[in-house]
Amino acid sequence: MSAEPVTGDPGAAPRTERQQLGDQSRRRILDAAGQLMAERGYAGTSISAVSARSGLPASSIYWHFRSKEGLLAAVIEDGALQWFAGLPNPAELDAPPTERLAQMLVHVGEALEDRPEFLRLLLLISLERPDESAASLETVRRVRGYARAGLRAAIEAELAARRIPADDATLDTLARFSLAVADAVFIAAEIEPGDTDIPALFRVLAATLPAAAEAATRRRA
Amino acid sequence: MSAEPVTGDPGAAPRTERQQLGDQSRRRILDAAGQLMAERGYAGTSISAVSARSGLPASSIYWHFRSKEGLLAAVIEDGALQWFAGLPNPAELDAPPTERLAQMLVHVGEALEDRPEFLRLLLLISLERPDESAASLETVRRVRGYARAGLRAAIEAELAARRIPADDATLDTLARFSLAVADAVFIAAEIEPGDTDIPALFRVLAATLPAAAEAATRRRA
DNA sequence: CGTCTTCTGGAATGATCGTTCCAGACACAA
DNA sequence: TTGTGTCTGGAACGATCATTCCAGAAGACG
Repeated sequence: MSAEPVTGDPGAAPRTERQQLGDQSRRRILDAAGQLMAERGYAGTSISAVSARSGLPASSIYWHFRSKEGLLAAVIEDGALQWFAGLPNPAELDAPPTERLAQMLVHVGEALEDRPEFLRLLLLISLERPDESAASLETVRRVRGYARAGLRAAIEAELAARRIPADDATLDTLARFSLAVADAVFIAAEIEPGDTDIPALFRVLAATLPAAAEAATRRRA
Repeated sequence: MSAEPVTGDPGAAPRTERQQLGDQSRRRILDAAGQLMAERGYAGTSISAVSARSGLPASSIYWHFRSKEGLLAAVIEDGALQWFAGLPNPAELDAPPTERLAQMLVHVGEALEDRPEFLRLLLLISLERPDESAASLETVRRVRGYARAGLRAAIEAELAARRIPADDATLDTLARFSLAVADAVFIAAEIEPGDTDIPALFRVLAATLPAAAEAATRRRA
């Protein structure tokens, strides 16, 4: 039986020289596909284009990934891993408590500027493939769930430091709002590059959240 | 010579019965193409799919529109026209000055819920087709320019009513921020429908802008 | 009536799509 | 050495792609 390398993770098995070469090919395919899909969407990216950019024949793509759909899932999974790995650990920030949120948002903004491909891919996939049964949408949701949880924790800490009370529902809404703003700022920058000041928009967000929390709490009372 | 109906506007010429039938076909094609492109993106929408949904043969599509690209441009143009026409005229709102902005945002939110197809198409096209020379991107920018101008006027009026000073640059940033939030809320609703409370997020935005304006002005001083 | 314009129907084009097949190249274990 | 699993190269498949062509239906106009 052949070795089904079509699975997502290479596992922890010892790798022969030949297999390591295959791993490199797999990576080149992932990178090429990630770039292309982020540029032109899923439907707009052909296997032959991935083949051309990666320098590997179509048969290699199909040996490493089950299908075009499987390739997409792997690209999303891999992209998320890399993107989050590039963010600094929020627990290690040495800023005073009332500035941690702002600092974290700055880091997110920088990541958006430095490595926009992944978020672009995520948004494109979310909008382009609303098939109920698409497994990739599930991956997208999971990735966004992580991001939302991180934002929520940062917001909670910030509000606590400022002695602003906030119940769970309010925190949830604020985290969703912040994630939405991150999407939005990114999109604005995509549509009108050079005309969009990403840090400025993130500063607006940071300046804004405490007041929003107070307003929400007041409304709830 | 044949009559080149491939142009966007039917003009003001008197229409014969045969021509009116053609106009109906044109509309059916535009509607079908708009739906499909909003669902699956430009690359994901085939002429044969448009033909199937509209009930007209491919040759009719090519008679009414120069090419697939031309069809896209017409769809965007037409969609923008319809979408803005569905919004109430801000000058006619009868709310007190300090609530006009909130009311306007509510209307925008409702429009997003009622007729999401157009914004979905706009975002999809913006992200999917980053070709420098794409004429459709120009249309997208123009449409967003209108929206931004409307938001800016509403924000300016709101701040004046609240006696919060704001210079041009601040107003511009706030308008961009608000437009971005509108995008974002829409996207969040697309990705996690039923899990996203659109009015709540728009209330956060409305509650947020005066504080943001004050913060921005303070920073600039 | 016949001619013109407008629009539709359907077949056809070559290109490209996703996917498969299979012969080999190459590193390992025996 | 002789397999055996791992991966690549390239040709090939039918399906579908955007687009074109042309015959003809049918109202308009004389």
